[in-house]
Order: sequence, then C-alpha cells, then structure tokens
Amino acid sequence: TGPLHVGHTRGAVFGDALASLLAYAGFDVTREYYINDGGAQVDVLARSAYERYREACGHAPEIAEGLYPGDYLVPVGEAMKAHFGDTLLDKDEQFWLAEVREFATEQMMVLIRADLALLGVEMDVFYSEKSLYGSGKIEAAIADLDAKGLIYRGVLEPPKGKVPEDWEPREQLLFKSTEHGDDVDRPIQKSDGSWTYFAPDIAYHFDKVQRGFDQLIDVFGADHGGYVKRMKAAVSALSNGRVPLDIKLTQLVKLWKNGEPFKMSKRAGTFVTLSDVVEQVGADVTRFHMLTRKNDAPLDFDLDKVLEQSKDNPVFYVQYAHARVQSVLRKAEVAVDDATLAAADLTGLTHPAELALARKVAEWPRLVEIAARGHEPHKIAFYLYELAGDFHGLWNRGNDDASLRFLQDGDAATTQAKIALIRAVAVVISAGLGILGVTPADEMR
RNA sequence: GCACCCAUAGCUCAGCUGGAUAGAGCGCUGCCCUCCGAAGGCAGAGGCCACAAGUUCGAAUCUUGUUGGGUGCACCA
Repeated sequence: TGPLHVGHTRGAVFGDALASLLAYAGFDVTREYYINDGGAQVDVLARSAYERYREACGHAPEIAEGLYPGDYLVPVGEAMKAHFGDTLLDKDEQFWLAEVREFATEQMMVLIRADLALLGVEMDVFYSEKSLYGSGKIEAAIADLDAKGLIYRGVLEPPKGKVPEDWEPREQLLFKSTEHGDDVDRPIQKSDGSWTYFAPDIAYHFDKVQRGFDQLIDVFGADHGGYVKRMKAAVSALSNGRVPLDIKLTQLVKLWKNGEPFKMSKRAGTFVTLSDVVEQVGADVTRFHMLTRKNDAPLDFDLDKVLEQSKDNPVFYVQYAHARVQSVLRKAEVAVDDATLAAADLTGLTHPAELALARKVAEWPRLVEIAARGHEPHKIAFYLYELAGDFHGLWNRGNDDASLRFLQDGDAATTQAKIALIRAVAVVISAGLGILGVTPADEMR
C-alpha cells in the first residue's frame, strides 16, 4: 500500500543476502516477493488514492481517519486524473472502487519495484495474493487439508486473560493447526463465509510445495511473529512433512541522526522510506550495515555514523582491506597473474601473523557452510570484518619489521608468496561482499 | 493468562549447532608514521556469560524453573 520503508529495507536486504548465500553454497534458489494486494487494506488504498484524485481535480481532499495520508499518493491522484479524466468525480464508491483499486495497486508496485532496484535487489517471481482469489487455488488448498481431516466447522475459545470487549462465540471454518504444533486452531473463513487472510497464504504456500521446492524460507517483520506457528503447521500438513519451512523474523530498525533518535510517524505519513536512506548513504553501505546484526536482534542505523570512514565502520574497514591489496598488486614489479601465484612457494610464510591470516582465509569454506545451513548471512559480514582486521594487522607490522612487507625488493619468489596470501584475502573479501550484495572497492576515495 | 524472541566487558554486539586461558568495536591507559595509504596498528586494564537446578568426561551453547526486557495474541492484513 505504499513505498518500502526502512523496516522493509532490512527484510529485503536480509532475504537477498540469504538467497545469495544459499546460491553460493550450491543451492538452486528462487527469490519471490509476495504482493499483499488482497484484502481490505487495498480498499483503503483505493479510497485514499481517490481523495488524491479529487485533489488533482481541484477539490479539497477529505482524508478520513483510517485512510493513508502519505503524500506519495499525490502523484497517483494526478495519474488518475490523466487516466480517467473527471469521469470518476462525484460518483458513489461502487462505481469506481474496483477500477481505482487496480490502478492504485499497480502504481504502488511501480514504486516498490523502483525501490528494490535502488537497493540492487532482484526478484525471480512477484506473486500476487489477489491472483489467488477466484482461481480455485484457495479452494484446492483447503480441500487438500480437508481430505487430511484438518478442516472443521467450530467455535474458538475466547482468548485467555484479557478478553476483547466485543468478543462473542462465532462458528467458523477452522484449520486444525494444533495437530501440527500450533497453540490453537485457526480460522480460515470469517463468520460471513469470506476468506480470512490466512486462506490465501495457505494457498500460496501450497502452490510453492506443488512447484516442488525442497525447502521454503519466509522473511517476515518481527510484528508478524504470531503467524509463524500457523504457517509452519500449514506447510507441514500440505506437504505431509516433506518440505521444511523456516521463517526468519527481522527485528526493528531504529534510525538515528546526529546521535539522536530519528522519529517517524506513519500516522502523519512521514515515515523514512527505503529511497530516503539509499539516496543518503548508498546501497552498499545500507546493505552491509543491515547485515551487521543477527536478524532477530534490533538494529541501530545512524545515518551519519554509517558514512564515517573509520575502524568502527565495518563497511569502510572491509573495503579498505580490499583496496590495500589491490594497491599492492598495482605496485608489484613481479608477475602476479593467477597461474604464477598458484605456483608460488609458500614455505617462506612463517610469521605468526602471516599464518594467522592464512588460517583465517582457510576458514572461509566452512564458514559459508555454517552460515548457509543456519540461514544466517550476518556471519559473512562478521567474518569479513575479522578477516580485514587480521590483514590490517599484518600490514602494519610491516612498518616495524620490513621483512613482513608484501613487496620485497629484489626477491621475486618471496614477494610472490606474500602476494599469493593477500590475493587470497582479496578473493575471499570479494566473494563475501558479493554475497552481501556490496561492491568491493579497488581504491578508497 | 498464553506463545515467540532476547539477557555475554562501562556502552554496542560476536561467539563457527557441546570442546582448551570467553572475543571484537567504542570508551579508558601507554606506545608506533624518513618506510607498500597512520582513514591504520601494538600493548594494558575491564566479564560469577541474568539467577538456580539438571544432562554430560566437558555447558555462554542443550533441558527445566525463576527474574528482567521486547513482540504478538478471535471473524484485520
């Protein structure tokens, strides 16, 4: 219903990096974006857009309580005027709602695709929730569960503890998710017989199971933590336990500026968008920083600090290490092509700092395996930071001990051995940054 | 009331699915640029890994309980 904001950015970066990590580890990965274009929220979007349309036509917009006030809908209103002329003015909702809904959601997807492109995130599939309605897919998924004896009509117990004021017993169509690890059974139809949002979600996952995937990973915001069990229950039931579903929750991003919390108000429509952030600090910095915390830990993002060029800025620190290696390669006066380096005699590398660095580089394949298996791309970011630290340490020892410098005048064999080591560092940094979607730098500016 | 996540140095956080004296950055103390970029590096101080039991040859890591935070909890997505 709007442009992506910083919270979405974290989910996008996390999912993209995880997908790249799995691909790097040898998995065949499909990246999907599930478009929430069904349900009541899209009607709200349409009504909000209609007010902006009236505004574009010269009337004062009446943005009632509950509508989306954000001014990102202003251009949508203008586009509507260009498209519909004044044919929708002063008409009842029933005459325009469906058309405007269609128009506005399309416009929102244009925004969202542009935001993703700005971040460098590419999706293989955009899957529309709305497309499931009327296609028979929801009915088919529910029928599958029904055949397994997991669908029944019933009345749920009121929630324990604080009971909502307006609670009343209602008979609904329910999914017996408790048989697959959930705490209570979940409604898939409202009491009026229409689907709950859960029904298309089930159908979407059923579709993925039927497409033959071996494992599924969902990325949710932490505020959707309550849906984890029911979604897992659904996939477990739909796939007869064949397909594991891992759900990764990304915690909140706290924005800072000049050391002070940067307040956002969704009410007033003044939230900070993905494009705000990326335009200010760049995609590389945004992506790396979003991955310097575990996905389930809250993240501080300071719009000034992330641009600092110092050691407490991991993006810079890792880039700097890569740039230093490239600098040495440029200055080397001996052959440094891959074949020569591959054949270099490494027995001369005996200093503890050199061996420590070599050991760190050698950890890489195992680290990739661990990170991929745990679905934890942040481990790549932390590893790169440690690798860069070991490298910078060795570099600076060269200040005191000339024998540790990488370029040894008049000794091509030793120089090539040392360069083989640091070239390996650069290769790993480059691969690691590639997984995170960050461009390695050849020089610092 | 229930479910999920979290609790590690003064601060912000790692800790490789159970292995050796628990690590990093910031902050603090003291050092290192005639020398491939000091935008960096070296050294030091600083921890009862929330608490208590349990499993194990071995626990920050696994189990249970307690305390203290965060999030979510019928016919909204």
